[in-house]
Amino acid sequence: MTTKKDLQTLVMMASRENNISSILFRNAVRNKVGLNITDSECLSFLGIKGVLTPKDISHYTGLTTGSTTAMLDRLENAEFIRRKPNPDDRRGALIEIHEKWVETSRPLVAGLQKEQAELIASYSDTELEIIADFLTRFTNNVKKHTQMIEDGLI
Amino acid sequence: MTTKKDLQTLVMMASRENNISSILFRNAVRNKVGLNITDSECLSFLGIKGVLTPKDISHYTGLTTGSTTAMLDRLENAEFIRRKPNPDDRRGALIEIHEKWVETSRPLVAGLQKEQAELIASYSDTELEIIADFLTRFTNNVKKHTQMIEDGLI
DNA sequence: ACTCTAAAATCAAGTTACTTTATTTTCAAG
DNA sequence: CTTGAAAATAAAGTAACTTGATTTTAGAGT
Repeated sequence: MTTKKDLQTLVMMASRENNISSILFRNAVRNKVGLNITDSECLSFLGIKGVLTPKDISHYTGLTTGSTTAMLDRLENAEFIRRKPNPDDRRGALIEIHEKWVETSRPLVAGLQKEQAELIASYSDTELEIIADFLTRFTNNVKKHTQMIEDGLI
Repeated sequence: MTTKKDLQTLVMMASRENNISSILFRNAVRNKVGLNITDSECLSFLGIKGVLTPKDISHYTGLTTGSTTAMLDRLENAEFIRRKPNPDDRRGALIEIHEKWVETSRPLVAGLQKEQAELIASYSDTELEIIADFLTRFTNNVKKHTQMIEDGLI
């Protein structure tokens, strides 16, 4: 009983440590490269979401549209992102990562990515299914509550 | 074969999504409460690490010591943190979360925390051990590479 | 005991980034 | 084909960050 409870606490704490560690890693990278925290977050979002509109980016980062424009100017100037015309809406733009950012960040992140891939490869299919299931459900809860806060339901 | 490969990719992507979702959740909370991004990060670090020195905080956030002092002034002024004398070093201080921040953030985070606890409770001991093991190893890799970057080894 | 170097935190001046408000262009509904 | 709203930008003012100097205390060497 106490064992099971401890195990549950362990997973909860491991999950929080995991999130914090990813932030600390990003901070280490950005300090090395000389990026501020929002610019770095923006590149992270683009890295996982792919192409985004400035509107999306201002939503994700919590910046105003004015700040987002200024940030995209900085990142475009550094050749870390690229503005493309949005074929579906001529008012807007589409933002994508520039190859130069991939090249700049690669030496700092490639080693970790390789080790994480090896770690994952060391688990059986059954285990991976459990892990993927857990992460997905956990993330879905987070997304749901994020939406609730944004909608003013909390 | 392709199945196993897909499963590995799925776990890698689920893990990244998990990290991003936690950032988006924090952004939603901080926008609701009116905190800027660094102040919010600082409170997150304090929440998981417990008591920290300003030196620790400037290291974790990547801020200079001057900015850290200003940030702690803001947070102390808002009664979200408390400065305590450091018994081991009279030059320094110890920073801890003020109860007011707990009260302020509780309504926004309590529901999610409850659901995550329920999610975790729905797994068997065997499954939880696999999940905890994975998260711990994954996090340790991240920590290791963070250290390597900070030490200039990358 | 007594220097002396260095570390922790703070402060002040200058720089960078963010918000607010207004403007331009385009979309989409009537 | 007008009209109200949305996407992005721009400019002015505010807030946050960096740099460099200062204060206080630790810890090492004499």
